[in-house]
Amino acid sequence: MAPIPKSNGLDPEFLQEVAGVIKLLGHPGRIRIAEYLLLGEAKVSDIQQWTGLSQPITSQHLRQMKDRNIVDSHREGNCMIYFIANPLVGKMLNCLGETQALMQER
Amino acid sequence: MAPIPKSNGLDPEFLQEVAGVIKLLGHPGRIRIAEYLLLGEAKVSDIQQWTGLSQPITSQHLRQMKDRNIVDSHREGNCMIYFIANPLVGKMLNCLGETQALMQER
DNA sequence: AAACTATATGCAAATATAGATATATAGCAG
DNA sequence: CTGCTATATATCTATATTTGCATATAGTTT
Repeated sequence: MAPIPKSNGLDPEFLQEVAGVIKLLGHPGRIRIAEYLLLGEAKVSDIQQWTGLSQPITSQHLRQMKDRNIVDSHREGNCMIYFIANPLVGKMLNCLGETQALMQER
Repeated sequence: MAPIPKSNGLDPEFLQEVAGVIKLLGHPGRIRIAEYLLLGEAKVSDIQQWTGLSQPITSQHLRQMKDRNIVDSHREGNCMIYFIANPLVGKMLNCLGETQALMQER
């Protein structure tokens, strides 16, 4: 194979940035959070309940995800509402769904 | 939002397994390796040359990716030939490509 | 302002990861 | 067998990440 193809090439900067997102997403707890939020925005306690994670850990994951612009949040009265803020996340999760279905076929 | 939707739910086992794959993929060097291998199988030295990584690091990444069944390899004379062994990888990279294009639009 | 609810933060311990360097192994050519 | 090329492994250091636990903060209700 030719040593230097460069087709379909991902831009190095983009690559670097996106690697961070993917890496963060590569965690069962955070995938579940993303999965849940893709159904619609939600407050922390609901996320926590659904994922089964402790409150501090849920909050920490959310913070990391917010730092990476994977999610964003706004306050609603007493509660913090989180929602998906990065289109890549939806695409990635779709891929997961497809792949899972594909593997269950056999 | 309802606390326990469970729709589109990823199976916990699958989730665990796939999280490992994604996490590994969340590294610029390894994304590049995957990107290259998706163009076709290649020997280590070509991968190394294309990614610009050192030989040992290339080899280490490949080993990790093989442990996760992301790639597989076979020997061809003196060389080890690596190739993508997990359909999820292609899907993921496609998502990346799409997302990149999407961001460049503006 | 006190009590309560929801969420965030700080810290410590255990574990994992990245990358560098040196060295080992496998197959091939002679 | 010897030397050569290609690849793999070992080891070490620095750094990151995960999680549990305790505690802090923001907003609400009384």
